[in-house]
This record gives sequence, C-alpha cells and structure tokens, in this order.
Amino acid sequence: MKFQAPKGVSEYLPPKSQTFSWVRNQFARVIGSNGYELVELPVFEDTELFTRIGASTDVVSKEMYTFEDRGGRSITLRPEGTVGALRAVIEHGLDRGSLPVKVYYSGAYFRAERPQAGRYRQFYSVGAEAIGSEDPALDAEMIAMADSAFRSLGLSNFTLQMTSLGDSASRAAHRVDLVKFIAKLDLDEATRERAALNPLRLFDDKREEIRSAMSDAPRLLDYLSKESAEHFAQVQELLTALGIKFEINPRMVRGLDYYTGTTFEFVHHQLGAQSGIGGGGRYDGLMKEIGGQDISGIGFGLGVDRAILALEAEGKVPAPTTSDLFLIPLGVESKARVLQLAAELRASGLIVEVAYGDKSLKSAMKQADKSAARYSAVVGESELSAGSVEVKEMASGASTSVTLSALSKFFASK
RNA sequence: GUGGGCGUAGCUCAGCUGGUAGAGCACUCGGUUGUGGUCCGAGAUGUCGCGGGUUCGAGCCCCGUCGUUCACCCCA
Repeated sequence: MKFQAPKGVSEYLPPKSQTFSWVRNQFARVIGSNGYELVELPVFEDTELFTRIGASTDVVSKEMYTFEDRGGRSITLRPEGTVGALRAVIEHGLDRGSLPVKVYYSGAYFRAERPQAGRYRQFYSVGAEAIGSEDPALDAEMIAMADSAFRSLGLSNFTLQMTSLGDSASRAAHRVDLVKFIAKLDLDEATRERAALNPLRLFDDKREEIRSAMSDAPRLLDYLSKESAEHFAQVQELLTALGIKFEINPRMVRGLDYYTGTTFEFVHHQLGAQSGIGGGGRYDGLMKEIGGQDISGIGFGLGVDRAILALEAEGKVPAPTTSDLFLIPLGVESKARVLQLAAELRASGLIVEVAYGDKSLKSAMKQADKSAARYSAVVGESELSAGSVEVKEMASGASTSVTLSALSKFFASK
C-alpha cells in the first residue's frame, strides 16, 4: 500500500509548479502596484470566527475541516480568507490608523467538498481587502485590479459579472417578496430547505425548471434603496470610464452571505462547472460582526488553481524557464573547478547546472540536452590548462571559445 | 452528501465472446578514443487498486471497498 496524497488536494510538480508560482507572483505584483501590503496569516483560526459569519452557507456549515486542539479549543482550517484578514486587522489595530486599510494575502484554503474539475479540498487563492471607505471609486479600483491581475497572465476569455446586493433595508424588503414568491412554487424538499436558509440561492440553481420558475421572481436590483442604487451606478460609470467591460447579472449569488452592495465575479468560458476564477464584493456589517469598528470594506479572492486551468484552456501557459548553462566536468580534478565556476556564475544571476556521476561524455551531453539548458560547456584537463572552454549553444550547436575569467561577461550579453 | 464513468509498467493506453500480460513514450547502457537532439541495438520495470465470490481457470463475470474523474449541491 503506497502512500497517497489526501483526497482532493492539488499538487504542483515541475514544470507546472513554475506556472503556479508565476501566477501567484503576477497576482501579488498587480495588487502590490495598487499599494496593498502583504499580510501573512495563519491557515487555521478559532472555529467560531467562521461560524459567526456564515452559518447559512454550505462553506461554513458543511465543508469545514474542524478539529479540537490539545487545549480543547475548536480550530478550523480556513475555508476562505476575508474573515481571517479582518480578524488580524482588528486584533492588531491596523484600522486605527488612516483608512482605508489595504492588505493582500496569498495562501491555501480548505473545504471538505467532493472534488471535481477545478474544485479541490486544498486550493490556493490570492486575496485583497480594503477596509474603511465606501467610495465607489474603491469598488471600481478593486474590480479593475482583479481584472488586470487576470489580464497580466494573458487570460482574455472571461467575463466580469456584477450586481449589487444593496444595503440591509433593501435586502430585507426584497426578501419578504421573494419568500412569498417562492412559497407559491412547487419545489422538492431539499430545494425548499435551501431556500429557507437563503432564498437568493434559488436564482443560482442550474436546473432548467428552477431557472424558468425563477425568471419572474422579484429581483433584488429592483429593490435597491436610493443610496445603494446611486452607489452602484457610480461604480458602473467608473468602470466604464476605465474601459472595463462588465455584465449586470441580477441572478448572481455569492457563496458567502456577508456580502452587501457591489458584488462581482469573474467567469471563465472554457472551464467546466467550476468556472468562477475569482470574485468578491463589499461587506458592510462584517467588521462590526467580528468585533471591529462599524466600517465597510471590500475585497476579492483570485483562484490560483482555476487561473492555471484557464491558462491551460486558453493555451497561454508560459514556457518554463530553463537553465542557462550546463557544465560537464571531465575527470576528478576538474570537479572542484567546475563547482567553483558554477558558484561564481550563479552569484551573477545565472541558472547553472552541473553533471554528476562519472558518466561518459555522451550521456552527460544527453543530460544537458534533457535539462533544456541554453548552453553547455565541457571542462576537462585541456580546458583547465588552456584557461578557456568551448561554450556550446544547444539549439544551434554552434560553439564559442570563452576564457574562464570572461564567462560571466559572456553570459551577461546573452 | 447524491449520481455516472474509470482504475493494467514512471506516463498514455491496448488486452477479442474468461485460458495465468503487451505497445508507444519515458528511463538505463551501448553503436570504440572528449560533445546532445535523428537513427539502430540491448536492458530494467507490473502482487492487472484492494478484499471476497463464481469457475478446472479471472485483468476480463458478480459483490463489497478504496481511489480517481465528471456532474449535482456548493464554490476559488
């Protein structure tokens, strides 16, 4: 019985692991360029932090990895990033300075779901939060930031969908009418229970009969208060001014129930059922709910795993970077010199590999070929006494004689 | 949690109506003296996911189980 990775986890091995870290770096770079600062947070938190905010969502009620630690505390592997980030902001008083607080984070999340394409029990996402401003410009900038994060990867076949969930008064008014509407529908038991938890979820049902039954349902967008409607209108204007295309999707429902006001989701068109590559929204009451000031915030999560699937679907996976130089020592005496040379060249920023084992030159060359190094060089006694090596460009087969001392200069021009 | 597909060498898979396993790729070595990519030769590799059952005999049939995959629910 061989050991296997736990069910439903994604693992990134070479060369895919390069894509993985590249995606995370691109996301972080774009977010950082907006002035957001990195926070490194724990992957587990007090269970209550999560149950407080989402008892009516499957994410919290059914899909959490929860366990008791040795001190009898109930601990949960984070199923999402926002509340942990807010907890840290509140705990360390980051919101006591100038607002908004702008932070981002990158890491793994855990949900005990049945795995399928694009859905894993441990998945990675990069998130950002801006807390303490209600300016619609912040909403627009947040959305634009997510958009350019995806575009920085070269992705293009996705759509930005938006809606506004309004303020609590808007939602309460809508809910009354929606519940009345749903009560008249002929629904199965499971669906009815779902609707009881959160009637909005029926808008998101994939079954055709439910979809058509819901087509006449009262829409939250029609219930927005004047302030909410105006705020949302401004967000749309600003996005249009930024040249960012979006679709208003009044049926959109987010997985976490704390969202209010502007809510958005990026949907990729070449993925399977799990097509959301990122999304987020505004949360008015969340800071207060977990013990902070009564201020609004907005944030998003960008799915790293799904972005990678999207890159593959669009054929945009970047070519993996390879070594610059593959050094082949010939004879025991040259090993020391080769290791020394390799260290020097690496210090100047090159990726340098060395052939190990006293194989034939032929197999060492084959190894160089497989490593996909751009150049190779054999270093034997004659090279050492001559003080120069033949640097061979693997693609063309052409070689150039370079003195040992000029090697790093040679590569500086390549 | 529910439903369907699939589980055979490192990878992708073949294996006809049951008769005790194969291909391609990859890997290792070689095709004589210090230069790879093509070509040729040789070689290593599997408790056919696991456990039961049917049968003279099961990779092929049945049951269970685990894993995997896709979809539902849900979501990054």
